[in-house]
Amino acid sequence: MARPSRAVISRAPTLDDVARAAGLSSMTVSRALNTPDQVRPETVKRVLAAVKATGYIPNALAGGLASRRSKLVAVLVPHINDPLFADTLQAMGETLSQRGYQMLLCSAGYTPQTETELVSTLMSRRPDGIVLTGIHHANDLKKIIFNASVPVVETWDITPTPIDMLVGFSHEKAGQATAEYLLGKGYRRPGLVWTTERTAAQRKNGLYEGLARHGITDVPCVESQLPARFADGRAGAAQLLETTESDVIICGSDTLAQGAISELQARGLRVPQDVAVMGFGDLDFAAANVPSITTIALDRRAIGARAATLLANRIEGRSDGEQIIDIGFHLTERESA
Amino acid sequence: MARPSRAVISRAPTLDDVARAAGLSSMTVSRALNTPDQVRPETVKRVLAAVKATGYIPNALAGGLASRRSKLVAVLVPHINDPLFADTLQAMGETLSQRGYQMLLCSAGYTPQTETELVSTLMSRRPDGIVLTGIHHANDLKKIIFNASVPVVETWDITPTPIDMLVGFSHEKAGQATAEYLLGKGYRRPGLVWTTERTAAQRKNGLYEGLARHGITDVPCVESQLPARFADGRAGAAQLLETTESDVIICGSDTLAQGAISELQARGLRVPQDVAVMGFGDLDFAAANVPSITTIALDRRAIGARAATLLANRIEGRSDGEQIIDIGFHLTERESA
DNA sequence: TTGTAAGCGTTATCAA
DNA sequence: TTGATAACGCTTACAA
Repeated sequence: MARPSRAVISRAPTLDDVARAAGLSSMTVSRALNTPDQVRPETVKRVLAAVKATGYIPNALAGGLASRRSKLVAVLVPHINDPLFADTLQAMGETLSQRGYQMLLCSAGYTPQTETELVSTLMSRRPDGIVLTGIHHANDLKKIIFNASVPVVETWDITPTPIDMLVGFSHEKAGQATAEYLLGKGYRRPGLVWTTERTAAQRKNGLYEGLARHGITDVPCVESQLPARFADGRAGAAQLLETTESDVIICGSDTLAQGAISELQARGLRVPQDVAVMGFGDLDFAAANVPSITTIALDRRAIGARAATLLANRIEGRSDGEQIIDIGFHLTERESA
Repeated sequence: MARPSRAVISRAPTLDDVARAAGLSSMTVSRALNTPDQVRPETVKRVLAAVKATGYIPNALAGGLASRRSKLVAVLVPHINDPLFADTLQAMGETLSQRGYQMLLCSAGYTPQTETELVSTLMSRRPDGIVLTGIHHANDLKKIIFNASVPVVETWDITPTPIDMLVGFSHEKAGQATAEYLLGKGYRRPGLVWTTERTAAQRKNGLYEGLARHGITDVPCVESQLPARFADGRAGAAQLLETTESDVIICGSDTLAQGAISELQARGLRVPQDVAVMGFGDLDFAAANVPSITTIALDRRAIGARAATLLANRIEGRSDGEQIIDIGFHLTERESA
């Protein structure tokens, strides 16, 4: 049964609807919207008016299918609610958005296993690029990415042999720098409150190496869950105090450090006079804490922004310059150690 | 010119490639992958083998275009790096992932203006659902959503007239509860360290109302930027102490409260004996802080999980039960006030 | 249970 | 500068 002629069209307006409204072909409308330079200014105006009149919103599914460019970037982080990654994500989202890309975000947990499954699912969206956290990935994952030949940026770590591009820094060097700084300050009995995460483990390696070089071994270490919380820092420090006589507590993150400081203060110990505390990450509270937290500062936003830029440039065919970016770190001396 | 038969196919394998490899039609392969119950078990096996052999990864762009279901949920939050939202996002991502949806995440800033633009862009992905933060949205935005007739969940606030579905709680009631609690505790000279965000403003309204009922007006308030940081809490408390004689500092978030407490302690003031401090959000450090922070506890993860469930159910046509969920809040008495 | 045909709403390509 | 036509890779609807 035919509908009455003034029937309301229930489906969303398409390019064809706009074309009809403007008295043009759909191809011209498409050009007016995507490459206005190739269309007469008057025509563009007509199209824009028709777009407004019809309430047209492009269908990126169809567009992506036809053009083989989805304008989508898949981002994998261990945890969205880990404050270390939060600023990176925020900056990445901003930069991607400016460049016309949207962010498909997944939390992958901290195991290569789940990461591979997720990437596989994400690939079905045909993203124009992928952002990975860390440099340790399952071989399956690399194979998938290689077969799809999609640009990748690995972040938050560094290696001379990334899958593709990279923005990060050396966790081992950060660990070593920490060891040297603290030894230079005269601390000799360090204790660790650490997390089980992979990059954290590398920092620990660097740290142990640096300490061992000065004959300090058998360093006690309390491990806590992820993401690291204030309470874990307190508990970790408490546990350390019960079993050892540390003169400095080195923490896997500023959050842990803040908790550790709190625990020490609660026990009437002065920081750093009685026990010093070292953090990692330079989170927003580190500078304002009492005492302020000596830590490894990172430009976390830069990781996100530069990763996004690297990806966007590559996608758009102008990948000039270095594809491995070491954003470095800066040991920031404050009051706590 | 015909290619040699053993030519390497450079493009990604399609359903047709799998079908050819399995000696079946592409439709049967599609069924074997999406609705295996409708296909003979043997056939499914053959398909799965062919999928593995070819390295096939479905094209969700094509699938979404044909089926009109994108399996995508667009999520808008003011800031990704605001710790209040982080747990909500994490839980939402987990639930969506379990239900087979992926999360398109955008930070919208805190203005309805940018939000509308973003939603417009996001709609081009034809998401199956949308998650919004807050209940105050531009009319344009509502129109876009209404025209597209896409399910929406508003979060982190409550109203009897949501656009569609809602998971949140009453900020005004939270403010009132805070006022009543503190008045009951005997505090009479409150000072505020607050943020400029919309829901925070509503809590302030509720708070002022509750205070006014007991004759307390002219409450001093220091406003700080978003997202609220520890340092802002310190600065806010400092400013308050200079100008007034508060017996309790009420903070717009636990982060601010933690900073405020730190500032008071740095000045040799005891919390709560000299000045009390009240927080909001029950962030992970609130219970472990010294002193522990009296705050408004929310099930932030529940907001994310329930919003995701609501959306998934609606999309899948089984939207039973309430569509407006008040997750409530709980004033948690601790040491700081 | 499996297959055929016709879209889904764009863009690439070539022609006018 | 504009238009016609054929993909893009999948699913819906219907047929066998």
